[in-house]
Amino acid sequence: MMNPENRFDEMISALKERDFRLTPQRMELVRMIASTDGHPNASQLYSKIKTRFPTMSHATVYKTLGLLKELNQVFEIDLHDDSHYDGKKPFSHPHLICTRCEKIMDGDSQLERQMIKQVENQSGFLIAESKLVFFGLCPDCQKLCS
Amino acid sequence: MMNPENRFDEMISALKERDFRLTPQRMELVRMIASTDGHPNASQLYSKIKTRFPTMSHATVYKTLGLLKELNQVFEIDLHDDSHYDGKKPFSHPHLICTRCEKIMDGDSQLERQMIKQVENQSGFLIAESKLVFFGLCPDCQKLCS
DNA sequence: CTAACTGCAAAAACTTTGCACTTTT
DNA sequence: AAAAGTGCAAAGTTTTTGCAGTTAG
Repeated sequence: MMNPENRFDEMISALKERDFRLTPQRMELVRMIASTDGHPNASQLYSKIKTRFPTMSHATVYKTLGLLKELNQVFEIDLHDDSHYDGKKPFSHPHLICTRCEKIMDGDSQLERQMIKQVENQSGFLIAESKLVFFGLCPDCQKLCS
Repeated sequence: MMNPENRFDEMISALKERDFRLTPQRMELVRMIASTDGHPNASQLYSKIKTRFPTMSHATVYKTLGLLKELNQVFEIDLHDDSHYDGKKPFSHPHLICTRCEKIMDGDSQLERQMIKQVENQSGFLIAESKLVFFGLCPDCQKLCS
């Protein structure tokens, strides 16, 4: 796992490289998703940033997230009307969501690659993208429920 | 693969068994998803049924689909603001979506079971549900694009 | 200085809900 | 007859867009 500073620098570089401007709002959002261990959604990011930038708008959050996604610097976990974002591992990988404590965990991306290969072999499709989400009980919540 | 008549009967039985009423609207929707080979979404079902039942409403389509989902008679392919429904194989299985012709195909449910086992072993999660969607080019569209 | 960006408010798109009317059982 | 279901229209949610004002480079 890459540390927050490197991830931050990497994302900033990606923006610079394509001549996107480094506005304070963008940098703050980038800082946030580079340092958060969780998988925040747009409104969580909006609320957090708003304490420091009271004029921050939803529009800017969405536009910035869209931009970072296009630059492959963020991976979108597309949950029916509530997307969460992974800025630590900006490549496609499975996610596991605990239905009790709501925690979102990263799955193994190698497993995803294996699965894609098998799907391709079985179907003849040429897979370009995938969305793999598993719902269940995390180890902690299993103990509490047993 | 089960034939349409059996699937229809099965769904109707599931409704009867739980004392849900067999209204003409429900029966028509059930007939539709039992006989369609594709994976229609709510508005496609709505439009088709409306030709036969001019008063058919979105509300009834959504309520009926929700009901069938709860009875495990339909599997929802949850695509960001546009769910499609699989009434032929009402259990969890992967779906492959062609990004060129928009066709939705069924993946192998055994592969899904394998993947769930591996995810459980690696993570300690106890998986109850999963949503696996793959995007890419179907065999037909690959030929056209080569 | 100027092209790019922000942020407000309004629009969009899908889905849900309240409620009066209708229908199944 | 009573409980359940329908359907209209309004509301709800998340995300997008138009545009005037602002700012990074």
